[in-house]
Amino acid sequence: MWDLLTNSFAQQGVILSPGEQDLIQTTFTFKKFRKHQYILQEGDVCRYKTFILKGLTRGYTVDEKGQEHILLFGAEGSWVEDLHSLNKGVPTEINIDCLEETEVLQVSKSAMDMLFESVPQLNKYFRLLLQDAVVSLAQRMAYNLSKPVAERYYNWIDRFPHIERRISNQQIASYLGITPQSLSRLRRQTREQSQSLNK
Amino acid sequence: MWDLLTNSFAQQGVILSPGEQDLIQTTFTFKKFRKHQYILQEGDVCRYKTFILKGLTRGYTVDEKGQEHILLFGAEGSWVEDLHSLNKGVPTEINIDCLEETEVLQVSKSAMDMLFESVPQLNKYFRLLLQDAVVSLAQRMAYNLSKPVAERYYNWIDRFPHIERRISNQQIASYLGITPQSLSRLRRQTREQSQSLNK
DNA sequence: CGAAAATTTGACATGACTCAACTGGAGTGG
DNA sequence: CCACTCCAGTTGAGTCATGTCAAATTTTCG
Repeated sequence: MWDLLTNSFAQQGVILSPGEQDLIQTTFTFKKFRKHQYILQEGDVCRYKTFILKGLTRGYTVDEKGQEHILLFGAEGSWVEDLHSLNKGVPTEINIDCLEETEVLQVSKSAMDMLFESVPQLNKYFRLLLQDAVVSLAQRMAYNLSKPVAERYYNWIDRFPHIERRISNQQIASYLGITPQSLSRLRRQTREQSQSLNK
Repeated sequence: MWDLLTNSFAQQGVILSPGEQDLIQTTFTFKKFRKHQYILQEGDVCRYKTFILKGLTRGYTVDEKGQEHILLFGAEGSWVEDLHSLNKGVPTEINIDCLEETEVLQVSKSAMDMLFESVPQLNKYFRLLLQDAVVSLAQRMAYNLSKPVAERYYNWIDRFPHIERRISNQQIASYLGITPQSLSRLRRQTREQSQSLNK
């Protein structure tokens, strides 16, 4: 149960002593969420950092027309939360819910702050994780600004082949910022092109 | 000259000892860039973290049609670099240049790594800074996905009124992901609306 | 099996882009 | 001091990609 978290630390070059690991394991709490269950709902204050052990989540906003816009997916080994709401204690504007049955570990902000005091190495761990997050977000932003939709789609598939099959096309369309209809047409076009090549 | 940096540390709750401050001040190097001068150019490897003391920079990509797409502006008190290129040592795909005469402090990656060892508090400082960066990027992403262009524009002006006047409209258009023509028409519409209200 | 959801397809509307021309101000040099 | 150039900004006309609305089809799952 703790392997995934320990691995995540190790991947960032952070190795903790048995005592530190114990402390962390007594601080985090395990929780299960059902498919479609909210982990965080618009209007609530985000209280926990959440580490995903198993399952799949999506973070999204809903615009005034009722359209959903997916900000990110979270699979095994990801942290999900609304940092702004968590840090400032203000109501969140996003929703996070589960696309699959999902198992997580959670820590409250105050418990996390204490952990940062007792296990200073965690600062390095999250600094490096956040660097990765910034790199991903910047890359996605660059793509959204400069690349045609088709390229964004196929690039995304290339980068996340393991979760592509677990996510419906309308979810992917929402992530890309287009309608499901447009995505469908886009896929048909590439289908037709590859067929004409095979003739 | 060091006040701005010291303040930035303090804003994140990081207070350094005189010895640590000395170490930092001997590690960073001061540099001036002219207007239009590159700080980082596509194809080069990003070697430095750069802290802006004075001036204004833009980070952008150029697509295959030669169009520029601005990823972020950097004003006084900002850090600019391509984290991906810096960390992995790979050639960057972005350009960073100066919209004004700009003065900066720079540290190489290796020097920075040593600083992280000697001044562990810097982990906390950059962790918190990166959190802010993630929050901003996520907010911008959410807006780009879900809000009409006009709202993105006026929201941006509200958030950065101090730098809006220093940036030409075509730069702003590039940041918003639209053409200068579209921005011009958008501005005219709101002008006309406010005029009809004043009648 | 049958209901609900997802995907696809078609017809049409529309917002943004492209290309081109025009305006007006800043800076330069005769 | 004026003519000239350069560049940002604006405006217009036509095009095109994507969205909207509606319906048909396929898939999923209780």
